[in-house]
Amino acid sequence: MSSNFSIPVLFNIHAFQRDLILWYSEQKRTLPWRANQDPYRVWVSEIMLQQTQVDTVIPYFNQFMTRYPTVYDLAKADEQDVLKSWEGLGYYSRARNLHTAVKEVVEEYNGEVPSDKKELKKLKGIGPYTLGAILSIAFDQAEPAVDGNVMRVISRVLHIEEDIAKPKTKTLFEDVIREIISQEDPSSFNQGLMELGALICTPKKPKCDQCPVQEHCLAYEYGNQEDLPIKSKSKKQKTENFHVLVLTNSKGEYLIEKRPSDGLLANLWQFPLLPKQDAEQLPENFQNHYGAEIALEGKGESVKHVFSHVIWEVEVLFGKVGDDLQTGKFVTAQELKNYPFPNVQHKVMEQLKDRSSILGN
DNA sequence: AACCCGGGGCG
DNA sequence: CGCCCAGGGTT
Repeated sequence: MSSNFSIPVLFNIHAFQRDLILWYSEQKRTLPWRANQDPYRVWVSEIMLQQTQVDTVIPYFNQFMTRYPTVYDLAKADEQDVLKSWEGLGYYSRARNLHTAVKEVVEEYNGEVPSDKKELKKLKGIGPYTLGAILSIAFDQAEPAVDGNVMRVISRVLHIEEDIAKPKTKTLFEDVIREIISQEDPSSFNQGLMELGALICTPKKPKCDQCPVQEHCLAYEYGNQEDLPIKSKSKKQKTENFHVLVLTNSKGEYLIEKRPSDGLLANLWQFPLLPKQDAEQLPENFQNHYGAEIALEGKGESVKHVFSHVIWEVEVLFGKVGDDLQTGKFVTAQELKNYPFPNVQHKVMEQLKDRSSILGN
Protein backbone atom coordinates (compact mmCIF):
# COMPACT_ATOMS: atom_id res chain seq x y z
CA MET A 1 0.00 0.00 0.00
CA SER A 2 2.76 2.46 0.75
CA SER A 3 5.06 3.49 -2.05
CA ASN A 4 8.55 4.76 -1.38
CA PHE A 5 7.43 8.30 -2.06
CA SER A 6 5.30 10.73 -0.11
CA ILE A 7 4.21 14.27 -0.83
CA PRO A 8 6.66 16.73 0.74
CA VAL A 9 5.23 18.38 3.84
CA LEU A 10 6.03 21.81 2.48
CA PHE A 11 4.15 21.22 -0.77
CA ASN A 12 1.03 23.39 -0.67
CA ILE A 13 -1.57 21.25 -2.42
CA HIS A 14 -4.35 23.83 -2.41
CA ALA A 15 -2.18 26.63 -3.68
CA PHE A 16 -0.87 24.36 -6.42
CA GLN A 17 -4.41 23.42 -7.47
CA ARG A 18 -5.46 27.06 -7.44
CA ASP A 19 -2.52 28.30 -9.52
CA LEU A 20 -2.76 25.46 -12.02
CA ILE A 21 -6.52 25.72 -12.53
CA LEU A 22 -6.47 29.51 -12.78
CA TRP A 23 -3.74 29.34 -15.42
CA TYR A 24 -5.66 26.66 -17.32
CA SER A 25 -8.89 28.63 -17.27
CA GLU A 26 -7.12 31.67 -18.68
CA GLN A 27 -4.61 30.13 -21.06
CA LYS A 28 -6.16 26.94 -22.37
CA ARG A 29 -6.27 26.53 -26.11
CA THR A 30 -9.59 26.51 -27.89
CA LEU A 31 -9.82 22.97 -29.19
CA PRO A 32 -12.74 21.26 -30.95
CA TRP A 33 -13.20 18.63 -28.26
CA ARG A 34 -13.37 21.27 -25.56
CA ALA A 35 -16.60 22.74 -26.96
CA ASN A 36 -18.69 20.65 -24.56
CA GLN A 37 -18.56 17.65 -22.21
CA ASP A 38 -20.20 15.12 -24.53
CA PRO A 39 -18.62 11.85 -23.32
CA TYR A 40 -18.48 10.44 -26.84
CA ARG A 41 -16.57 13.47 -28.13
CA VAL A 42 -14.21 13.36 -25.16
CA TRP A 43 -13.70 9.66 -25.74
CA VAL A 44 -12.91 10.00 -29.44
CA SER A 45 -10.52 12.87 -28.79
CA GLU A 46 -8.67 11.00 -26.05
CA ILE A 47 -8.21 7.94 -28.25
CA MET A 48 -6.91 10.09 -31.11
CA LEU A 49 -4.61 11.99 -28.75
CA GLN A 50 -2.87 8.82 -27.62
CA GLN A 51 0.69 9.10 -28.91
CA THR A 52 -0.42 11.83 -31.28
CA GLN A 53 0.06 15.59 -31.22
CA VAL A 54 -2.84 18.02 -30.91
CA ASP A 55 -2.19 19.73 -34.24
CA THR A 56 -2.22 16.40 -36.03
CA VAL A 57 -5.44 15.31 -34.36
CA ILE A 58 -7.56 18.43 -34.95
CA PRO A 59 -8.46 17.85 -38.64
CA TYR A 60 -9.01 14.13 -38.05
CA PHE A 61 -11.28 14.84 -35.09
CA ASN A 62 -13.40 17.35 -36.99
CA GLN A 63 -13.79 15.07 -39.96
CA PHE A 64 -14.55 12.10 -37.73
CA MET A 65 -17.24 13.91 -35.75
CA THR A 66 -18.84 15.18 -38.94
CA ARG A 67 -18.96 11.67 -40.32
CA TYR A 68 -19.88 9.97 -37.06
CA PRO A 69 -21.63 12.59 -34.86
CA THR A 70 -23.00 10.06 -32.36
CA VAL A 71 -22.22 6.58 -31.06
CA TYR A 72 -25.06 5.29 -33.26
CA ASP A 73 -23.46 6.62 -36.42
CA LEU A 74 -20.11 5.06 -35.58
CA ALA A 75 -21.65 1.78 -34.39
CA LYS A 76 -23.38 1.16 -37.71
CA ALA A 77 -20.35 2.14 -39.82
CA ASP A 78 -18.27 -0.32 -41.81
CA GLU A 79 -14.84 -1.00 -40.33
CA GLN A 80 -13.09 -0.22 -43.61
CA ASP A 81 -14.74 3.20 -43.63
CA VAL A 82 -13.65 3.82 -40.04
CA LEU A 83 -10.10 2.86 -40.96
CA LYS A 84 -10.32 5.18 -43.96
CA SER A 85 -11.20 8.01 -41.56
CA TRP A 86 -8.18 7.04 -39.48
CA GLU A 87 -5.84 6.77 -42.47
CA GLY A 88 -2.51 8.43 -41.69
CA LEU A 89 -3.04 8.72 -37.92
CA GLY A 90 -1.28 5.47 -37.13
CA TYR A 91 -1.89 2.88 -34.40
CA TYR A 92 -4.88 1.58 -36.32
CA SER A 93 -5.88 -0.76 -33.52
CA ARG A 94 -7.11 2.39 -31.77
CA ALA A 95 -9.74 2.81 -34.49
CA ARG A 96 -10.74 -0.85 -34.50
CA ASN A 97 -10.99 -0.96 -30.70
CA LEU A 98 -12.99 2.28 -30.57
CA HIS A 99 -15.36 0.90 -33.18
CA THR A 100 -15.78 -2.32 -31.20
CA ALA A 101 -16.35 -0.45 -27.95
CA VAL A 102 -18.88 1.98 -29.42
CA LYS A 103 -20.89 -0.91 -30.80
CA GLU A 104 -20.90 -2.34 -27.29
CA VAL A 105 -22.09 0.96 -25.83
CA VAL A 106 -25.02 0.93 -28.25
CA GLU A 107 -25.89 -2.69 -27.60
CA GLU A 108 -25.20 -3.02 -23.87
CA TYR A 109 -25.60 0.50 -22.51
CA ASN A 110 -28.47 1.85 -24.61
CA GLY A 111 -26.10 4.24 -26.37
CA GLU A 112 -24.99 5.97 -23.17
CA VAL A 113 -21.27 6.03 -22.44
CA PRO A 114 -21.07 4.53 -18.93
CA SER A 115 -19.98 6.90 -16.18
CA ASP A 116 -19.26 4.00 -13.86
CA LYS A 117 -15.55 3.34 -13.53
CA LYS A 118 -15.74 -0.45 -13.70
CA GLU A 119 -18.09 -0.48 -16.66
CA LEU A 120 -16.11 2.10 -18.59
CA LYS A 121 -12.85 0.25 -18.01
CA LYS A 122 -14.30 -2.89 -19.62
CA LEU A 123 -14.61 -1.20 -22.99
CA LYS A 124 -12.02 -2.11 -25.62
CA GLY A 125 -9.28 0.47 -25.91
CA ILE A 126 -10.01 2.21 -22.61
CA GLY A 127 -7.00 1.72 -20.34
CA PRO A 128 -6.00 3.53 -17.17
CA TYR A 129 -5.23 6.85 -18.86
CA THR A 130 -8.31 7.10 -21.07
CA LEU A 131 -10.48 5.90 -18.19
CA GLY A 132 -9.34 8.75 -15.97
CA ALA A 133 -9.53 11.27 -18.78
CA ILE A 134 -13.14 10.46 -19.64
CA LEU A 135 -14.24 10.21 -15.99
CA SER A 136 -12.71 13.55 -15.07
CA ILE A 137 -13.37 15.56 -18.23
CA ALA A 138 -16.81 14.24 -19.20
CA PHE A 139 -18.16 13.26 -15.78
CA ASP A 140 -16.28 15.53 -13.34
CA GLN A 141 -14.98 12.63 -11.27
CA ALA A 142 -11.73 13.03 -9.32
CA GLU A 143 -9.77 10.28 -11.06
CA PRO A 144 -6.13 10.47 -12.20
CA ALA A 145 -5.34 10.54 -15.91
CA VAL A 146 -1.63 9.90 -16.07
CA ASP A 147 0.07 10.15 -19.44
CA GLY A 148 3.60 11.05 -20.42
CA ASN A 149 2.87 14.73 -19.98
CA VAL A 150 1.58 14.34 -16.45
CA MET A 151 4.53 12.17 -15.46
CA ARG A 152 6.91 14.79 -16.80
CA VAL A 153 5.21 17.70 -15.02
CA ILE A 154 4.75 15.90 -11.72
CA SER A 155 8.22 14.37 -11.74
CA ARG A 156 9.58 17.91 -11.91
CA VAL A 157 7.18 19.61 -9.52
CA LEU A 158 7.64 16.94 -6.83
CA HIS A 159 11.16 15.92 -7.88
CA ILE A 160 10.35 12.25 -8.43
CA GLU A 161 13.33 10.33 -9.76
CA GLU A 162 11.74 6.98 -10.53
CA ASP A 163 12.28 5.61 -14.04
CA ILE A 164 9.10 6.48 -15.94
CA ALA A 165 9.84 3.74 -18.47
CA LYS A 166 8.92 1.18 -15.82
CA PRO A 167 5.23 0.22 -15.67
CA LYS A 168 5.24 0.33 -11.88
CA THR A 169 6.19 3.99 -11.87
CA LYS A 170 2.90 4.93 -13.49
CA THR A 171 1.08 3.52 -10.47
CA LEU A 172 3.17 5.74 -8.24
CA PHE A 173 2.10 8.79 -10.24
CA GLU A 174 -1.54 7.72 -10.08
CA ASP A 175 -1.26 7.47 -6.31
CA VAL A 176 0.33 10.91 -6.15
CA ILE A 177 -2.40 12.45 -8.33
CA ARG A 178 -5.09 10.96 -6.11
CA GLU A 179 -3.57 12.89 -3.24
CA ILE A 180 -3.28 16.23 -4.98
CA ILE A 181 -6.15 16.30 -7.50
CA SER A 182 -8.77 19.01 -7.05
CA GLN A 183 -12.04 17.55 -5.80
CA GLU A 184 -13.89 20.66 -6.92
CA ASP A 185 -12.63 20.74 -10.50
CA PRO A 186 -10.79 17.52 -11.42
CA SER A 187 -11.40 18.21 -15.11
CA SER A 188 -9.48 21.48 -15.14
CA PHE A 189 -6.84 19.98 -12.86
CA ASN A 190 -6.10 17.04 -15.15
CA GLN A 191 -6.35 19.05 -18.34
CA GLY A 192 -4.26 21.77 -16.73
CA LEU A 193 -1.45 19.32 -16.08
CA MET A 194 -1.54 18.09 -19.68
CA GLU A 195 -1.80 21.59 -21.08
CA LEU A 196 1.11 22.67 -18.93
CA GLY A 197 3.15 19.75 -20.20
CA ALA A 198 2.30 20.60 -23.79
CA LEU A 199 2.88 24.36 -23.63
CA ILE A 200 5.26 25.15 -20.75
CA CYS A 201 6.75 22.11 -19.09
CA THR A 202 8.06 20.69 -22.36
CA PRO A 203 10.51 17.75 -22.61
CA LYS A 204 13.36 20.05 -23.63
CA LYS A 205 13.95 23.65 -22.58
CA PRO A 206 10.88 24.03 -20.38
CA LYS A 207 9.65 27.63 -20.16
CA CYS A 208 10.00 27.90 -16.40
CA ASP A 209 9.91 31.71 -16.57
CA GLN A 210 6.34 31.47 -17.82
CA CYS A 211 5.26 28.66 -15.52
CA PRO A 212 2.20 29.26 -13.32
CA VAL A 213 3.41 26.75 -10.73
CA GLN A 214 7.06 27.69 -10.71
CA GLU A 215 6.98 28.52 -7.00
CA HIS A 216 5.73 25.01 -6.27
CA CYS A 217 8.34 23.25 -8.39
CA LEU A 218 11.10 21.40 -6.56
CA ALA A 219 13.06 20.64 -9.71
CA TYR A 220 13.11 24.34 -10.54
CA GLU A 221 14.32 25.06 -7.04
CA TYR A 222 17.11 22.51 -7.48
CA GLY A 223 17.76 23.65 -11.04
CA ASN A 224 17.62 20.14 -12.51
CA GLN A 225 14.28 20.33 -14.34
CA GLU A 226 16.03 19.47 -17.61
CA ASP A 227 17.19 16.15 -16.13
CA LEU A 228 13.68 15.03 -15.21
CA PRO A 229 11.85 12.83 -15.78
CA ILE A 230 14.31 9.96 -15.71
CA LYS A 231 13.63 7.50 -18.47
CA SER A 232 15.69 4.46 -19.40
CA LYS A 233 16.38 4.03 -23.09
CA SER A 234 14.55 1.57 -25.26
CA LYS A 235 16.52 -0.70 -27.49
CA LYS A 236 17.32 0.21 -31.07
CA GLN A 237 15.08 -0.76 -33.96
CA LYS A 238 16.02 -3.43 -36.44
CA THR A 239 15.91 -2.83 -40.18
CA GLU A 240 13.75 -5.01 -42.42
CA ASN A 241 14.10 -4.95 -46.21
CA PHE A 242 11.25 -5.36 -48.72
CA HIS A 243 10.36 -5.14 -52.36
CA VAL A 244 7.09 -3.41 -53.12
CA LEU A 245 5.62 -4.27 -56.51
CA VAL A 246 3.57 -1.64 -58.31
CA LEU A 247 1.97 -3.71 -61.04
CA THR A 248 -0.66 -2.93 -63.66
CA ASN A 249 -2.75 -5.35 -65.70
CA SER A 250 -3.81 -5.13 -69.33
CA LYS A 251 -6.40 -2.47 -68.45
CA GLY A 252 -3.90 -0.33 -66.58
CA GLU A 253 -5.39 -1.21 -63.19
CA TYR A 254 -3.19 -1.55 -60.12
CA LEU A 255 -2.76 -4.70 -58.08
CA ILE A 256 -3.39 -4.17 -54.36
CA GLU A 257 -4.05 -6.51 -51.46
CA LYS A 258 -5.46 -6.36 -47.94
CA ARG A 259 -3.06 -6.98 -45.09
CA PRO A 260 -3.82 -9.68 -42.50
CA SER A 261 -6.31 -8.94 -39.72
CA ASP A 262 -3.61 -9.06 -37.07
CA GLY A 263 -0.14 -7.66 -36.60
CA LEU A 264 1.40 -4.54 -38.01
CA LEU A 265 -0.95 -2.32 -40.06
CA ALA A 266 -3.75 -4.85 -39.71
CA ASN A 267 -6.57 -4.69 -42.28
CA LEU A 268 -4.97 -1.89 -44.23
CA TRP A 269 -4.20 -2.17 -47.95
CA GLN A 270 -0.93 -2.22 -49.82
CA PHE A 271 0.81 -2.83 -53.09
CA PRO A 272 2.23 -6.36 -52.85
CA LEU A 273 5.06 -6.33 -50.36
CA LEU A 274 7.63 -9.12 -50.37
CA PRO A 275 10.76 -9.72 -48.35
CA LYS A 276 13.68 -8.36 -50.33
CA GLN A 277 15.12 -11.06 -52.53
CA ASP A 278 17.21 -11.73 -55.58
CA ALA A 279 15.57 -9.91 -58.49
CA GLU A 280 16.12 -12.98 -60.66
CA GLN A 281 13.93 -15.09 -58.38
CA LEU A 282 11.22 -12.52 -57.90
CA PRO A 283 8.92 -13.37 -60.87
CA GLU A 284 8.88 -17.04 -59.97
CA ASN A 285 8.25 -16.43 -56.28
CA PHE A 286 5.53 -13.95 -57.17
CA GLN A 287 3.79 -16.41 -59.47
CA ASN A 288 3.86 -19.14 -56.84
CA HIS A 289 1.98 -16.93 -54.42
CA TYR A 290 -0.20 -14.75 -56.61
CA GLY A 291 -0.72 -17.08 -59.58
CA ALA A 292 0.08 -14.55 -62.27
CA GLU A 293 3.12 -13.77 -64.35
CA ILE A 294 4.88 -10.46 -64.03
CA ALA A 295 7.27 -8.48 -66.18
CA LEU A 296 9.35 -5.97 -64.27
CA GLU A 297 10.01 -2.69 -66.02
CA GLY A 298 12.00 -0.53 -63.68
CA LYS A 299 12.92 0.71 -60.25
CA GLY A 300 11.45 3.61 -58.36
CA GLU A 301 13.04 5.45 -55.48
CA SER A 302 13.56 3.41 -52.34
CA VAL A 303 11.28 4.27 -49.46
CA LYS A 304 12.33 4.33 -45.83
CA HIS A 305 9.79 4.22 -43.05
CA VAL A 306 10.55 4.32 -39.34
CA PHE A 307 8.18 2.65 -36.90
CA SER A 308 8.70 2.71 -33.15
CA HIS A 309 10.16 -0.81 -33.13
CA VAL A 310 11.35 -1.49 -36.67
CA ILE A 311 12.65 0.32 -39.74
CA TRP A 312 11.44 -0.63 -43.21
CA GLU A 313 13.64 -0.19 -46.25
CA VAL A 314 11.43 -0.70 -49.27
CA GLU A 315 12.70 -0.97 -52.83
CA VAL A 316 10.03 0.05 -55.34
CA LEU A 317 9.64 -1.97 -58.53
CA PHE A 318 7.26 -1.19 -61.39
CA GLY A 319 5.93 -3.70 -63.86
CA LYS A 320 3.08 -5.49 -65.61
CA VAL A 321 1.06 -8.40 -64.30
CA GLY A 322 -1.19 -10.96 -65.96
CA ASP A 323 -4.96 -10.72 -65.46
CA ASP A 324 -5.43 -14.18 -63.95
CA LEU A 325 -4.97 -13.64 -60.24
CA GLN A 326 -5.39 -15.99 -57.28
CA THR A 327 -5.16 -13.35 -54.61
CA GLY A 328 -5.32 -9.56 -54.50
CA LYS A 329 -7.47 -7.07 -56.33
CA PHE A 330 -7.23 -4.78 -59.36
CA VAL A 331 -8.34 -1.18 -58.96
CA THR A 332 -8.05 1.93 -61.09
CA ALA A 333 -5.82 4.82 -60.11
CA GLN A 334 -8.89 6.76 -59.03
CA GLU A 335 -10.15 3.90 -56.86
CA LEU A 336 -6.89 3.72 -54.91
CA LYS A 337 -8.04 6.61 -52.77
CA ASN A 338 -11.06 4.65 -51.56
CA TYR A 339 -8.90 2.18 -49.65
CA PRO A 340 -7.04 2.82 -46.38
CA PHE A 341 -3.28 2.67 -46.97
CA PRO A 342 -0.58 3.20 -44.34
CA ASN A 343 1.78 6.12 -44.84
CA VAL A 344 4.60 3.94 -46.05
CA GLN A 345 2.41 2.88 -48.97
CA HIS A 346 1.40 6.48 -49.62
CA LYS A 347 5.09 7.22 -50.08
CA VAL A 348 5.08 4.57 -52.79
CA MET A 349 1.89 5.98 -54.30
CA GLU A 350 3.54 9.38 -54.59
CA GLN A 351 5.84 7.91 -57.19
CA LEU A 352 2.91 6.99 -59.43
CA LYS A 353 2.36 10.65 -60.17
CA ASP A 354 5.76 10.83 -61.82
CA ARG A 355 5.05 7.84 -64.01
CA SER A 356 1.44 8.47 -64.90
CA SER A 357 -0.60 11.60 -65.44
CA ILE A 358 -3.80 9.79 -64.46
CA LEU A 359 -3.28 10.32 -60.75
CA GLY A 360 -3.56 13.61 -58.99
CA ASN A 361 -6.30 15.02 -61.19
C1' DA B 1 7.17 -7.01 -17.01
C1' DA B 2 8.23 -7.25 -21.86
C1' DC B 3 6.80 -6.71 -26.30
C1' DC B 4 3.91 -5.08 -30.14
C1' DC B 5 1.68 -1.32 -32.54
C1' DG B 6 2.50 4.41 -36.45
C1' DG B 7 3.44 8.66 -37.19
C1' DG B 8 4.80 13.48 -36.77
C1' DG B 9 7.22 17.33 -34.46
C1' DC B 10 11.40 19.22 -33.16
C1' DG B 11 16.25 20.71 -32.28
C1' DC C 1 19.25 12.45 -38.09
C1' DG C 2 17.91 11.01 -32.96
C1' DC C 3 14.77 12.00 -29.48
C1' DC C 4 10.27 13.09 -27.82
C1' DC C 5 6.13 11.22 -27.25
C1' DA C 6 -1.76 13.22 -24.94
C1' DG C 7 -1.28 4.39 -24.16
C1' DG C 8 -3.49 -0.08 -24.61
C1' DG C 9 -3.56 -4.98 -25.69
C1' DT C 10 -1.39 -9.30 -25.45
C1' DT C 11 1.34 -12.73 -23.52
